[in-house]
Amino acid sequence: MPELPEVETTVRGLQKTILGLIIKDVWTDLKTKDSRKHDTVANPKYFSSFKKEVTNKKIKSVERRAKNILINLSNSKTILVHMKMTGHLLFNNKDKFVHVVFNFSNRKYLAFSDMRKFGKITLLNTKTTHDSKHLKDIGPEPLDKTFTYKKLEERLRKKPNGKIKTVLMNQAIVAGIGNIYSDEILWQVGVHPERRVSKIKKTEFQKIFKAMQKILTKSIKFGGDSMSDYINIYGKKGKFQLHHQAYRQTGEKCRKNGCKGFIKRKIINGRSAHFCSIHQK
DNA sequence: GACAATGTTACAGT
DNA sequence: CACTGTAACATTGT
Repeated sequence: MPELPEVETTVRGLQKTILGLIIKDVWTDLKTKDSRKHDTVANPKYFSSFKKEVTNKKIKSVERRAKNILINLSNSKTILVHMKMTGHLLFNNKDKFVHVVFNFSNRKYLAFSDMRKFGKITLLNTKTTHDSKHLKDIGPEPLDKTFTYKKLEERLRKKPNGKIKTVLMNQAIVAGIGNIYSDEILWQVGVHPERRVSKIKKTEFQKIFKAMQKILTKSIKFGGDSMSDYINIYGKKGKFQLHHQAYRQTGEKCRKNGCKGFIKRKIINGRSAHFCSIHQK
């Protein structure tokens, strides 16, 4: 599901619903044997200590960093949730794939649903959350006030030989962009997804910067993208998928002013890219 | 049955 | 060592 606008939509929903609530109990049915998940609630041993730490704690604040949700608790601990491909958080709401539930003292609950079970929930010290291995190597937030086109150019140029789409999706370069928004941004600015960063002009970096902010902001306004299975904490779909120009528009006529092209699909570095056959160069 | 699916990361290869 | 591309994680929908 979730790239920056979807995670932001979820975080804003949580800020309206769970602040001040006290966690009374946590439940999960996850039982992984994958050693890479040793520090997540999917590991039963980790879960029992996690449960002890969060029980009877109050929700102080909720924030977003890249595609991660950070839930800060009254005991200076932070619950980090990464929804990966198919995860979502639901408030007082259930669906078929709920694998973790936080029960609050007012009898409401927060459910983590995750069809493919790729998601990650772990506990960190609030003070060092942003220096933890999960967040320390992530690039700047594209919607941060201090983010400028110059900064974006400087970040992207760290991968001169990389294909622009791949570099845009690299979380260490810039935070929060995935397959949907990289396709939409590049369609908007007319840059081919396979163009090498070193071949991109200054004016094009400026355009990429503007399109990035415009498209991400627009999607947040529409409540995120539910082309696949994203839903917000109330179980409702976002509407940005109704405004796609490239992503999963294969075979459609290009809707750029006066462009006679059509949208093609091609696998680039293992992910499907969608772009106009003519105006993206 | 075949194929594709929003993210991340370990690993193999150069 | 640094960088790059691929496979894997688990499951569903078309």
